[in-house]
Amino acid sequence: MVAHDLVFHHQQCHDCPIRHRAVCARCEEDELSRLEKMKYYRSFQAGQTVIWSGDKMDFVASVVSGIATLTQTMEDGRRQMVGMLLPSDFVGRPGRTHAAYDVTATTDLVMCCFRKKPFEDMMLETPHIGQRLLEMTLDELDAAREWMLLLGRKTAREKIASLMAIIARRDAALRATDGQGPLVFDLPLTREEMADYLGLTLETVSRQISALKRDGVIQLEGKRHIVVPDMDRLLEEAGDDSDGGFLV
Amino acid sequence: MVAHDLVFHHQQCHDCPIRHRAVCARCEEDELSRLEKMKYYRSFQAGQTVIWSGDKMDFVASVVSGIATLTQTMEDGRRQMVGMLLPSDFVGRPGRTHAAYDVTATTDLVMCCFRKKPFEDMMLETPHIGQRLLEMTLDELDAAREWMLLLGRKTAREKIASLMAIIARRDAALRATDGQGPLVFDLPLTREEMADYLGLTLETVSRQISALKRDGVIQLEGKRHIVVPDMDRLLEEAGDDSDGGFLV
DNA sequence: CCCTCGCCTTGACGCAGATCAAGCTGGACA
DNA sequence: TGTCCAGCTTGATCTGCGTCAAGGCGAGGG
Repeated sequence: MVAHDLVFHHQQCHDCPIRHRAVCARCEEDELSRLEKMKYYRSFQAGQTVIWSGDKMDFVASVVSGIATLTQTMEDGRRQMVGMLLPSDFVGRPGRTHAAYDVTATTDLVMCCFRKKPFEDMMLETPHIGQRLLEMTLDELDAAREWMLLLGRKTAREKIASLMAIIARRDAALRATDGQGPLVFDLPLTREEMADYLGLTLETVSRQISALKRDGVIQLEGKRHIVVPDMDRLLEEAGDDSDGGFLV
Repeated sequence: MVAHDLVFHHQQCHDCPIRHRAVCARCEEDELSRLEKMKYYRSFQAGQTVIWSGDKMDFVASVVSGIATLTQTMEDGRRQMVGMLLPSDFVGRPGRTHAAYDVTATTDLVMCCFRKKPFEDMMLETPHIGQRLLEMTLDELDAAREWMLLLGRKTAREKIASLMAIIARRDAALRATDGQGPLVFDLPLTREEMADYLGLTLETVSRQISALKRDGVIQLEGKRHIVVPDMDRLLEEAGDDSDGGFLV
């Protein structure tokens, strides 16, 4: 909690792993060097809190590696995860001074932070940064709306299958796995975090994972390693359109 | 369904009721006259469908008056409303050719439509349109995330109270009601539409409205007209932070 | 004036998922 | 090598909301 979470990487933007997908995707060399001047890296260990809802936030950031989550908490402690940020995703809102959500590192995490004021100034002068951020925000809005359908209308079993499908898809996208063959991935979330994401209790998550395993929809090695022998079967269990037609 | 829903208003942008809050809020006179050339109005009656998910969509639009909703439907008919659009809200996504959601008029509705291609071209040349759209999209994302907490974690009673609070707040904002005194408004949604928004059944919606009425949290005149004698009490029932601290 | 039809309310009952409780498992550390 | 503990599984029971069913109410039309 009070550890030294500030680490300096002397990384250049032009060989950054998220260079072509983050908010800076369309920047030219000169713009990158301007960004270099306002940026700094921060690292977090799995479980650490990046920022609490309501805290002053004088930066915006891109996730470089690892996974961060956004959660909201009610006064009595009920929690709902409202976002899961993967490498290249953006954290923070230009024009806002305080964090709206708790941001937590669920795996070891590296973020590329930009001091807010210089970044906002640059956004005004460099329209394509705002354009890229608009694209990314629209994608997040679509994802949030897909999640609303899940939270409002899907059964516990469908919720778990949907989560597996989404993680499998994202994992495949990050690793540019070409396609067929059984999908294999590790769950980046604990059962409790999955419950917070899906609007369930951790007991129900555990039971439904066991049920999907029993029915052969997934295979489980240890508690985190998942094998999906048949992606279509999983999508069917998720209640999604089986044609796999995906926006974004 | 096959009615003449195309109506021509010969309205000038500069005396448009949503002029200062819509996507065109920051446009100068010359920019407005460019927009005039690519715009046309469409009117819909309550209950009419504006566009079906998956349909080709060659326009984007602002809601001028009335209320539109966005809904997603699963193959077996389960429905979840994922957005409620009030005057000045934006419909459609630059860069996307097909509608992602069913868009429906829940009240009589007037939309100001822009032909997509000219609008996209203008966005590239006029950064502040994209900037305004980014602000609006970030607001919608916040609203969607607040809704995720509601759908995932709130009880039926809290959901109803939250919906009442949101409609009351929006209604007050639209009419620039200054503040204190009992809030009065009409529900713009049927019980079934509320159920689709809240992830409930219409029977549960009806029962919880009756319960809130019985307990004096709201008063009900007819089936749609609501009086809120004590907004703090309502917010308490909604499970929100009672300090009313609101972002956006 | 009555009939109809969409919208809404209320009751009885059942079940999916929450809650409460007990124990398992595997990695970290002494 | 034992023990500790976070994370997980599984069982028993409870309950909030869904489902099924039967009317009520009020606006519009004949």
